[in-house]
Amino acid sequence: MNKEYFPQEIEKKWQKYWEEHNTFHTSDESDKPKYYALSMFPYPSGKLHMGHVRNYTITDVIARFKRMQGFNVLHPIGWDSFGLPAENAAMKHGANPAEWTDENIAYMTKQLKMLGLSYDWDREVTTCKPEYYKWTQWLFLQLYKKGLAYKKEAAVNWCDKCATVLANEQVIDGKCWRCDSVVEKKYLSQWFLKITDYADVLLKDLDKLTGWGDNVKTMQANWIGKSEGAIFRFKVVENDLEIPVYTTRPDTVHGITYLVVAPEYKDIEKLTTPENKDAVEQYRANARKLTEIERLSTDRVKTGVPLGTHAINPFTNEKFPLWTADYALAEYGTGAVMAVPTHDERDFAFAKKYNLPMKIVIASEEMKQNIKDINKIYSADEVPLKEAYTEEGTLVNSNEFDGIKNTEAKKAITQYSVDNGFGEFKTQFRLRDWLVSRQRYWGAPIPVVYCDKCGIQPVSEDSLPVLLPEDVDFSVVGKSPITTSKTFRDTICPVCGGHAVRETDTMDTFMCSSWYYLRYADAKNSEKCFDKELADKWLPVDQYVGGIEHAILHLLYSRFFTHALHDLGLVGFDEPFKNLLTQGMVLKDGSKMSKSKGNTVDPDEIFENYGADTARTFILSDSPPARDFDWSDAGVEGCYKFLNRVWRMISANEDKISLDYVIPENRTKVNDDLVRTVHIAIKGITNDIANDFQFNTVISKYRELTNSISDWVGKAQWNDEDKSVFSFAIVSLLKLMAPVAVHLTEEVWTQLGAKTSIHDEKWCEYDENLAKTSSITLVIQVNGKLKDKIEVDASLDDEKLKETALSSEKVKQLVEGKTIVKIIVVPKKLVNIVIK
RNA sequence: GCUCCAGUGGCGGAAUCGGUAGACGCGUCGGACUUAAAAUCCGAUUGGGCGAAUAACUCAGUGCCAGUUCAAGUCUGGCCUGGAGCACCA
Repeated sequence: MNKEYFPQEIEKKWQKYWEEHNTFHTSDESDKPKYYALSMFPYPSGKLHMGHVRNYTITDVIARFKRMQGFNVLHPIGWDSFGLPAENAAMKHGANPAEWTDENIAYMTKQLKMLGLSYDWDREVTTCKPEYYKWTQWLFLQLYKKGLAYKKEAAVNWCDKCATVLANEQVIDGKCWRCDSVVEKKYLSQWFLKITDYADVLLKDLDKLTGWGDNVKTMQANWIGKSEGAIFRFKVVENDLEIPVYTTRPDTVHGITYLVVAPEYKDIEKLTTPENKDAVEQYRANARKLTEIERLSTDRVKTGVPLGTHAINPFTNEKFPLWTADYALAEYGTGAVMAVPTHDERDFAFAKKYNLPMKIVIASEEMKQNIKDINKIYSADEVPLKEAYTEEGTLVNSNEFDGIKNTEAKKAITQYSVDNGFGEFKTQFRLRDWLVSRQRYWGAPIPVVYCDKCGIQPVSEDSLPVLLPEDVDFSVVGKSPITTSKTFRDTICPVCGGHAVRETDTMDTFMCSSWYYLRYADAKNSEKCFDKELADKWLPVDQYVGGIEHAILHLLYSRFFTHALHDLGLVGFDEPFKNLLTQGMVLKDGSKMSKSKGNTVDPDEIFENYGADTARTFILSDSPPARDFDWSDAGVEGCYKFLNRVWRMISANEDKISLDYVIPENRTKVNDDLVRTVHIAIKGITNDIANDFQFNTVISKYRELTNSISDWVGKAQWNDEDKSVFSFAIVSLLKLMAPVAVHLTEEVWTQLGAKTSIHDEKWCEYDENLAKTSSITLVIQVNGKLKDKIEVDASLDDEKLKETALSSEKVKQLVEGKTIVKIIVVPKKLVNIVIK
């Protein structure tokens, strides 16, 4: 064995060996229980960054640990390779995005291998390859057949810079998730997936996901945004239209003094009188011009214009005016809001501004005493309220509902509307359907055609994939490059054989990533999307690891897909990810690593200077996986030193180690202590991994064990007993470190004479009786304060501990002249003497 | 405004059940080895008080204020600060 540790040499050697021997191939056939460990697959952006290193190291250590524990582990990798950066790079260089993508994949593959990750490369998937996107298209058709994919004209989010529409989930604070430019609203005919059909079950089943963090679950719950309320229909006075309104406050219905429809409301023109037409048109035009950010700003002054028409409140037969205002949103509820200014902050502000009347219908006891004319309809100037009253109270001014508590009135009033045929109970979700078409080239083409005669027709399944054309001009501006192809557009109708044109929009890349974890179960299947039996065998994913930034996007879409595929009979389970670990960000000097800030650390440099084992050890060492991780050069150095220490400790004593040692039953105290220390370490490390993968404490326990062994070496006589005990300690240390320092342990293991890989070894077992020290430090407290510590034999019973405590000189001094009220003994730990 | 998470030395962080607060590491300081440096090894390192002392003793201490308990970083209630998510959602 070499005296010094040369990671670069041994890492290359073993990477080559593992690859040649296909060491990490996963068989579908095995008697062992299955375990599916998965990292979120990367976008091939060019180079790995430290976030990748952290993500893949965590999952790799989990996979290796489970393998040693006797599981048949599936640990695959692939590429989320469709998307805009490739297309933008292609535009810049005039090349096809496929080339740029392939180059990046090749480079990043090399890097992943340098990190020593135990992937089964035979299952690699690449979403931009026809053999993959064929099945993305096929799945789209299955959803289409089920009525879950549909096309509609709608106001959609448009990013001008990316020249495409975006899903709601991709708009962050009114800006594009990718390029940060302000998103506009456009009216376009687009493809949607009906995720709203699954809103209820996606919310409800969050409860089943006990292996997910609350942060992600509440984020999803908020996004789905369930609320319970009622729909009331109001008859229009001037014509025979009806306006349905969704409200969560049916209890306030007697207080309506006006009604607002969104500027985009479908019947708005019919609701506008000729005299008001110009003003309304102008208001609508203005509203269209506003950006999402301006419009959604809560501090914006509310504006609106009257339509000139009126509606009737069926509860009171009162007539009230109709307005349009952009604080009503076309996409939520029915696009119309019943306004009760006294009990809603927004309505209050609006009514104040336009001097609309107000009527109090919910009152607290205090209000009832202090407001004399509570039944009056007030003008906005006179109303005896400084702000809307949104607390609980009892109903006033509400006919037969007067005196009922408002919380109870909600149900009673809605029931009344049901009985009289002008309302119903309604559950409303904030979640909108998922817009999946993109006006871009580098994505899976949506497999439908538009026939001159038959209209929208799905492409027949046996003609899939619809291949991306290659005769395209990437230099075009303002339209999708795909539309420049001379061969793509014109085709024949699968129904009538007549002329048809292809859909030129491609799918959102999130569709590709919504099912890739299923494809790994059967990655090479050219006949099917995946075999159901194999999918049911491997899925759900036992441990999914990835960034929190996908809390809603990818994780919600994937859950939707799995539920839909389950209903289609394609899989036998409905939730894809049993346990989810959302890893924190990798920071440098307290802020996120980014090229613009210039605080990035290049993984290649770390591999080169210290080796992958150091990188792996360090990225796990300083913070628990879920927390942010602050990169420090000194920390890397420290881990490198530690690995060197381990190496030297073994290489210097190589001749004393034998792989078939026998630990003697009767051993010296010093040797017994070392044996116990090893068992304690095994127990601690095994538990730390089981308990939310606390790798930071795992690494510190490696160090503690190494320190203990090193101290022991200083005292060793090197007789046969010493050699056995030392061998046991070193072999255990190597196995415990094998999932993390994958190359170093393998090298040392074979240098010590092993014929098989350490990664095929069984995980260390511990003996509960030995996983504790032979003596303990008895803590002695007086009135709960630490007063003394005495080293005692661990076998002493409570009575003996009490005696020992009372015999302490310090205790004797303190107790003198006082009464002992009681003595509490915590077995094998502590004695607390309470005195007065 | 609503929801979730977090707050412990100079720093990252540790502490199954409530039971020695600060494991392990980084940094710093001191020492050994060396002609010297690097590397390596050994020791110290929460703050205050009293000490010549790196001895002994003592007080305080896990964001703040209360509470429960023999005992609180840990449990309960109320705040404060930071981060994240949602938000004119009727």
